[in-house]
Amino acid sequence: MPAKRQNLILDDIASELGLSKSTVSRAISGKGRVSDETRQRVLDYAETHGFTPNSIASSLARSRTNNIGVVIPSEAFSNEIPFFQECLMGVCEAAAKRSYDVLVATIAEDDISVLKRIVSNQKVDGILLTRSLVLDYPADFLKNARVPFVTVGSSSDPNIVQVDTDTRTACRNLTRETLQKSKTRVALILGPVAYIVNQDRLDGFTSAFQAAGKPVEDALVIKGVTGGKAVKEAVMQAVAAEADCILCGDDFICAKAAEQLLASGVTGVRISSFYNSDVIRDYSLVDSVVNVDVRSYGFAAGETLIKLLEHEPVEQKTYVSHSILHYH
Amino acid sequence: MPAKRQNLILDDIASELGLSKSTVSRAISGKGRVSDETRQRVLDYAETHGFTPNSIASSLARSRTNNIGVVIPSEAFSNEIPFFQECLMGVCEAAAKRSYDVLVATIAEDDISVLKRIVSNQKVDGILLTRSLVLDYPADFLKNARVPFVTVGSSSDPNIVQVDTDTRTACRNLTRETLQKSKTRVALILGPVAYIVNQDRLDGFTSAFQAAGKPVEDALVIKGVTGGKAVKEAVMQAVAAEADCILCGDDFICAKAAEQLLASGVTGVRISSFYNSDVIRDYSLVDSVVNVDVRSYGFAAGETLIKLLEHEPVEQKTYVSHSILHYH
DNA sequence: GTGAAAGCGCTAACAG
DNA sequence: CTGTTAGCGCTTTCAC
Repeated sequence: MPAKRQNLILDDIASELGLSKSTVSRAISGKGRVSDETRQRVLDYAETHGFTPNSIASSLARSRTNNIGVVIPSEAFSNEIPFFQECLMGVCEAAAKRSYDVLVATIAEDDISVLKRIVSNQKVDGILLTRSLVLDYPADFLKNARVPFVTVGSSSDPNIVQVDTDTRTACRNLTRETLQKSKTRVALILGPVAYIVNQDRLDGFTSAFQAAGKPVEDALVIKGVTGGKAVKEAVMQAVAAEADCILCGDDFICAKAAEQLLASGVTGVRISSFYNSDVIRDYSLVDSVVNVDVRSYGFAAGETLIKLLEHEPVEQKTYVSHSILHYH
Repeated sequence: MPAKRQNLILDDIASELGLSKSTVSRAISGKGRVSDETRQRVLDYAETHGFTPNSIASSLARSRTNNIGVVIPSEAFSNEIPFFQECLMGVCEAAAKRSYDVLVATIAEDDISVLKRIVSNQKVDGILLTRSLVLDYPADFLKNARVPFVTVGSSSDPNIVQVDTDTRTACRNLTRETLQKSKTRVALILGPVAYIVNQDRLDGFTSAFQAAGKPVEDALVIKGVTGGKAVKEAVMQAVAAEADCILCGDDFICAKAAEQLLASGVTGVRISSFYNSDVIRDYSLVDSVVNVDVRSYGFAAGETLIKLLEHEPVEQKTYVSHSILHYH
């Protein structure tokens, strides 16, 4: 005996209950008016017989999938890995909460074919772009394809809905605390200011000095530093300028700076970092770091995207909270 | 002027080319007979006008989604994180290669509601279960729901299609190498033998001894060790039995063992581990570890699942390769 | 080799 | 409040 049809469908319930398909549909989806009694009958039947609507059919009829796509760089460097995974978990949490599912799309720097496929196949209602060094290419593509999307991290394009840490405030706070610890000569080593995030860091740094009524010394602010070698040179420059504390723009700079201080035998100089990560953890020279709960970061991003999809109001830019961790 | 319809559909092409919808469908899907000339005309038109078939509609008609689901524990301890992420990347790669997409389903130990939802909503054609401490619950559910699935890692159920490292061989090789390094008194510290993976480790260990013609000393094989405290006791027991080398069943045991040796000031005892991970990396006492390329592990699992879905023959158990890393 | 027609299972006007 | 009627866009018999 061939199994006829595994799953119950609306028609089955309808004929079983002497109703029309549409009434059953309304009762189950909760949209449209149905008498309380009828609704209850349908719900009871569905419950006891384990009916679940076929989401594919529903998708086709409504032109909505209830899926969101998360774009992740496929060659995430190993010390970036925790970020994307934690972020993804947060997104999943947000999605589950509103009955969405999460599709992952990995992209290589020069290959967004997977992203293109899920978009042109209409497998998702919207996309989450996780921080990537090359945000622009995918973002442009999505804008062009008119697919709703949200970025995790900042974008220079003010029209893009984005979720980010309040880098400026975080850096201001860490700088303020540092100044309060009676550090008199605080240096900053920063990556390229072409990146928005570095501009924000610099802003925060500067404004903390202003608030404290202290001048920023040019010799102590070293910008545009990229690569381990440059960091080490910057460290020696800061030391030469008699810094007693070095603030680092990110975790890489921080790790390299600590390495250099240890290697060169310089003492009396402490370090803090504007971005936390595992690469830092080992160094005894590090005082404080800006720390972000990446999981709730992802959660916020997921929530924002879903709101966008459901036409609920969203901020053009959502800030997620940070904390400052003190190691010593 | 309201945008009529964004995307081209089969009907558009059909009427444009003076064909029927079904012919166009056949030409594009490649299934069914179409004259070469017609096929080419259709393909050309589709190409130049950027037609992509609506996958939802196709899914509804074929009852296949071309999605696979990957189940990941939502509370993955931080040192497990790289595993799942790397594995997921591998799966994505395999999926992309065959035009599948990947849906992630996070589950908590006691809550598989997300998994249940994607299954009952028929959002995926099959499921990949990534190694988890509580594999049985989801696996039972999937068997019951008659959803095709593959596990990453071993299962005690021989009917389940699984992809795994060849633990036995790996451990045998590492043990053999260790014995060859003129270690005379090699100890083993192992977790609970209730886990298949630990049985395999023990097997590999034992068979290397047999091959070398050496007897295994009972005092040097410590099984059923769980928790940091037990590991440390086991280490002292091995030291008391005059071990000059300790093989550890997994990364946790390895890390704790190294800690204990350092703390207790014991010298002359080296360590190797049957499983590699980041938690180990720091210790100077560690000689060699079994290492698995987790990404290709995920790739193999993804490939196996897709083959299963496409009714291609698959091994009931696929082994992925390992290597042995020498730190010192 | 091609076309007509009947679905896949659900949703959404539109009547009543 | 409920039923009828068209679809959503693609696949797939079944004829011709």
